[in-house]
Amino acid sequence: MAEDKLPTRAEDFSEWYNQLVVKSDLADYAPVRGCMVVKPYGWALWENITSWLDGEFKKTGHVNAAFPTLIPLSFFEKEKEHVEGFSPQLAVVTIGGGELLEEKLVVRPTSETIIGYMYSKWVQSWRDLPILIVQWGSVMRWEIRTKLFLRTAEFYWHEGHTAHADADEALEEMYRILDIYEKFCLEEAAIPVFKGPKSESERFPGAQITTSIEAMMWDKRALQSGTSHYFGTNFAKAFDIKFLNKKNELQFAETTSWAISSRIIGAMIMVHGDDHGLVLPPRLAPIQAVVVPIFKNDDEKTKVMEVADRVFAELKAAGIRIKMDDRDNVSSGFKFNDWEMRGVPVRVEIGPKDVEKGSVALARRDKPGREGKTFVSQTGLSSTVSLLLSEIQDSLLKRATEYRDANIHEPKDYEDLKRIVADGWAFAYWCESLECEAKVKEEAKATTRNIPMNQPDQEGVCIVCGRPSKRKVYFARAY
RNA sequence: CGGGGCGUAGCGCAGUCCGGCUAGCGCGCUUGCUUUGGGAGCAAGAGGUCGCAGGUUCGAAUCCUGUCGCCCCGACCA
Repeated sequence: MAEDKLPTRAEDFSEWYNQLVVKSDLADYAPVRGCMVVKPYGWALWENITSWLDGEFKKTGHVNAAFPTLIPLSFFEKEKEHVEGFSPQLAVVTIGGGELLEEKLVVRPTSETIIGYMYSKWVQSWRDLPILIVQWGSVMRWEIRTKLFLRTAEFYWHEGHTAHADADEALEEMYRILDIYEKFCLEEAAIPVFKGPKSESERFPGAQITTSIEAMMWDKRALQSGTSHYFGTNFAKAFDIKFLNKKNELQFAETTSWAISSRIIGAMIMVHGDDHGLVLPPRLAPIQAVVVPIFKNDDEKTKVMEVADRVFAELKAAGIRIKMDDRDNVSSGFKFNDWEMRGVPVRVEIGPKDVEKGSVALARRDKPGREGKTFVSQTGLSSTVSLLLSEIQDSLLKRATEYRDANIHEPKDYEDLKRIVADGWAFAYWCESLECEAKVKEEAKATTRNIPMNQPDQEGVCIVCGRPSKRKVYFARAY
């Protein structure tokens, strides 16, 4: 329950986040260190996210399937970079049914290996391709420093795994998914993102190309919010995914994988949230509007509830996800704060004065306090609220985009870059060498985020070493 | 691996040094009455093997021994 005030974001952003996740009723700490319990309110939000993504994947020809949680440890040793990348983070099962296992089993940290193994059995001919499978589930990585939604030992996601007959088709798939992710962030989550390839050192273990979408949080740190990888034939060779092509030649398949996780909820919290609590984008909010009836006695209650019930039914019939807050053990003031903490986009307040005037008070969550409160007619309320919801959706994206853009700067020189990334993002030419990237990481604690796509033809010099460069990259401190 | 801290009600804590009456406090919870347009008040209640095991003692949350778990700092690793 939202009994206490949050620390402000400016006071302690990290503590603000930790308390908000619990107080907004999204999640709770589990008895196992680093694990979280996603509560019904948080899961409802996740379901809205997953059902939109699931719809897009199906529209583009993908199908869902389920692979096992347990993977033979030996599978991880088949791809060199993959095992190096993941072995420190593996949870390993060594005992089953009271007996020591002959082959240790890993609780999946990601499923390329077991899916690759299965694909090798399923793919014989060019006619078997492409395979476009998505798995929805959870994975486990033994993280040292955890934070609810952002980095937990177990987290929820979808992982797409596709196999194709040639590189062009696999690359096209990687970018197709990246576009879906971008569309999701912009249109659903109201989070502006940059999409593009990651640097070599920031690639997924085993990938030839890793692309990402990158978002700026309120504290100006970057959060990788989704990834789409092209493996070339790396995993096909490790797992022997081969087929006979149209020319009757044996050939390795080209594979991809991609994911958005429950971490995206952390992104929404840190992009839109304010000092009063969560601010959810209307398109994903489990509750889009809440009705709060206000009365002093039974006589008023009867009159107010009559209107409140009618309003509730009307909004519900209009397809708005609506909740009636008829709790009688807490005050109206408590309810206002409570729903603000939970990020509900619109609050409909109905009191005795409204019953008289035929009005209701509408409070929009993105503008807290008096500024966001208006009195409107009960007549045509469902369309008023629908309009307001879409206005809030647009305004959240606009606000987040302006904030982000105001905090990205183009450094004049290397010293300038160091200054900028201390409190913002730097956008600069980079020669794409590992040395220059490592230098920035060491000296400025900032990593390259990605090289945004669709850059114009241009010539410049690397911000670090001064060598000629054609593409700019974002540098930022990241989560 | 080294150093430090903490385990007492759902949550946050006091009490432990210096053993002693029925183990307290705040929040939350239950019930009732009054309240409700920006985080209500009063009253009466419920809730505890004091992390676990053993020991000392007439008597242990408190002293001793062992043990488990968690947190912080450093080192190591990336």
